[in-house]
Amino acid sequence: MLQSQLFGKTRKEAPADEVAKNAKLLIRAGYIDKLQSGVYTYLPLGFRVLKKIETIIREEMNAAGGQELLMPALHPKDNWQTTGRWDTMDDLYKVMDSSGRENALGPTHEEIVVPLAKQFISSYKDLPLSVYQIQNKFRMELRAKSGILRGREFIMKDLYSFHRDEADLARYYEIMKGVYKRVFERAGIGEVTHLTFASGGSFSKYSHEFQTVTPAGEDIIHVCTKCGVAINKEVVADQKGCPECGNEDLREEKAIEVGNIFELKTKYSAPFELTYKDEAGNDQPVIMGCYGIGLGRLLGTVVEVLGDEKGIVWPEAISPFQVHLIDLSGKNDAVKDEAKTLYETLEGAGVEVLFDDRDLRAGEKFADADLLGIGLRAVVSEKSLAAGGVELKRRTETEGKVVSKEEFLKMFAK
RNA sequence: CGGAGAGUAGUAUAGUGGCAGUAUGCAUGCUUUGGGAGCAUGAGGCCCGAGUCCGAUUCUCGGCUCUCCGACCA
Repeated sequence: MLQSQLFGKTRKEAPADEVAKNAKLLIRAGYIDKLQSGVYTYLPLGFRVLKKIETIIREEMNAAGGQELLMPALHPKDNWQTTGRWDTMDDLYKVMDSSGRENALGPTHEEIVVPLAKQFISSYKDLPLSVYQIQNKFRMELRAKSGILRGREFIMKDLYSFHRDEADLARYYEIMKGVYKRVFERAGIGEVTHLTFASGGSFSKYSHEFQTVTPAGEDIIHVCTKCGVAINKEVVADQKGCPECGNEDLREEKAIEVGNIFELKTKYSAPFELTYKDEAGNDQPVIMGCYGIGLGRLLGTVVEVLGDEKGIVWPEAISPFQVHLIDLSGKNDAVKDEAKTLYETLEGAGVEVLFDDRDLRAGEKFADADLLGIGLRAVVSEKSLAAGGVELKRRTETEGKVVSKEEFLKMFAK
């Protein structure tokens, strides 16, 4: 991608009405644009990161047997009345069309996935089943805040699992714990993301959240200094010490919830009468679990956790491009040609490369590179060529080093 | 939803009851080229509605929007 052609530009100053670090940096760097409070556009750069996060999540969900589907965001009122949530869910978006028909904009999909599953689940042979989607959700937050961390429209992965009994749900629930851990590790925030005990579970008394420690967090968690498991503030009151290892030395931290897993049991299968026939031909209730990850929130959390005073710092796995190639040829056409050739070679090799071909001074290009936060920066200039090739610097390093063009290209060999 | 604050150019800001200014960004030209350079020229703006007034971007009222604090958040 030629940076001169990129839709979206960097800015020196953050908008006056944004306070959150993630929003300031992502807007300054041209990753997102705010349409209204809590509602953001993903510009090409931001969309690339989002897609990478999506891919990680998809791979992990598929590995856990999840089958991807896509349900509508526009929900008939009836479904929400069946569970009672039409009236009890305060942040449900309700819309009325010109004929007076009422719908909800989906904040979550139990009301849709359960009747759907009812069409295809009739026997114990149909279980277990796990389906998921990655889709825009709507919640009428009374107060959207913290940039993309708490929006009114946001992209979420929601997976629903269906089981014949609680034991099988418990089995799958444990699998999902591991799956979630891997997702956050791959997204680069594994070290600061803690499995957190929260209230609301049924058979095990707890549900679980995945909380990432950051000053931008809205939640307070207590992290076990021994095993790293945490408990949230609801649980602190009636739980002495770490529920996992018993250690009583807990560290209080601010954190943001990047994912949660929850045993629904029969909460939604009951109102929709989702049952299956067991081996004896008797009707049994289907036992369910649900598992969510907010993609935009995860993206914003990475910016909060890893970003520095100069800009964003992406982990390799979700960087919008693998390498930021910078042409510092100035008026030297021979050098310019070298840079361009290198860019074309990389593109030809299938490397995701952002090529800063803009006619700007070095300082501006470096400042923009730091702001964009692509993991690896590669400079081609008279200086670098004289020193042997390409000057490489990782975003997290302060000093670069020069390598030959061949060596540079070899880094991307598959 | 309660409380507080703010809406002036793409962005950030100054200012005024009577021709709205600066920086940056943008366009053009020249100079410059390893950490947000310089000169010149140019385009671009007072959230919406009502009221007061000879005259409102400015004052009053209403609305809308945004931000912060609180409450809420499967």
